[in-house]
Amino acid sequence: MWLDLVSNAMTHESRQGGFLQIGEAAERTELTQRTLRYYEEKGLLQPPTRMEGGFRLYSPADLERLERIKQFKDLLGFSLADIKEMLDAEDIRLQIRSEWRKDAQAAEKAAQIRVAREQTLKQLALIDQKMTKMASLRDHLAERMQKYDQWLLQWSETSERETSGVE
Amino acid sequence: MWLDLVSNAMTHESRQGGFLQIGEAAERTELTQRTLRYYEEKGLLQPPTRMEGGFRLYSPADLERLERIKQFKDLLGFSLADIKEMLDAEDIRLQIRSEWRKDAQAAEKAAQIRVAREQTLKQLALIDQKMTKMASLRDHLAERMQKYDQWLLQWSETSERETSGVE
DNA sequence: AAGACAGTAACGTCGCGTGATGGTCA
DNA sequence: TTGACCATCACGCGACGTTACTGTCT
Repeated sequence: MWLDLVSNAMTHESRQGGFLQIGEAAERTELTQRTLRYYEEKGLLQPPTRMEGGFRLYSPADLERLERIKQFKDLLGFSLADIKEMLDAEDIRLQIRSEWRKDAQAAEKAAQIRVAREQTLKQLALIDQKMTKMASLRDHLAERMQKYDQWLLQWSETSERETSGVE
Repeated sequence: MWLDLVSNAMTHESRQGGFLQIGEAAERTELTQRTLRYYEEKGLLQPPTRMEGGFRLYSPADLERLERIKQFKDLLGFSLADIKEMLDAEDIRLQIRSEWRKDAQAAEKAAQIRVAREQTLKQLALIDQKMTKMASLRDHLAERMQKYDQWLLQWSETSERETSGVE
């Protein structure tokens, strides 16, 4: 169903510098249109710009943000509320970069960076934790695979002896 | 019929043979009572035995099954429907082990083992896929950590020069 | 003008959480 | 009898899926 791969490498980007309507945006992010609207409704995405008729236009930045959301949700199983928190913290980071040196209160911003740093550290710890658990589950399954193979091998030997050449 | 198994003999039934009431079972599996009942309702667990009064009694095997369910759900984010499928396939495996050699149709069972083997292979592939994605996310975050540290380092240097000793 | 694509409700589903109300066990 | 524990409804919520109907774009 969704395996349908679009061979058209040069899909027409809705006119302006990489801005996409909701349909194409949904395809590229592998989310549904409903999901995009829902994320907007929940504040995970700031409302995208619109065409005169009301159609949403998603910027490349929006698409990147959606990819980040997907990663955190699918890989780590975070709730949308959690993700919103984290992204909001990141937005602060971007604000910092743009206003950097325009404002005298650099110290305050360094403090915010430390907050973001702490967030990232926690995320890293969480990932490492998950990865070790997954690795152990992997080992477990691999062991079972071996047993399957042993059983099948044994059976093929005995059945060969018993039926000796008969199919 | 089955109810009489544990009920009349002694006062500490829930300890006998490792059978637990829903409360203790929930604690040990770190799931809620609601969740246990829900899994039963959805067929992920065969209905546990009950005491005369209707209280559920969970066997050690039930607890193991619940642990497996948790792993697949939390680590891999499978839906309960997916997990049910997989566990049903595993049940076939256990049936095979118990009836092994009692039945003449060994060939049929070898075929079922191959099915189980295929399932396990798919699970392994899925895990590997997830783990590589998580690893790349990890790298991404680690890089960002470095940037944070660089910024903080730079800032501490400049602010030292500017404020030169003032606190 | 037509068909693809978009918009907004609004109800359905899944995986439970959270009472409400009442029976069971030590 | 008294709590602690359990049973069964039954409604609620988050994160969407799924119509249903209308408006917009090319």
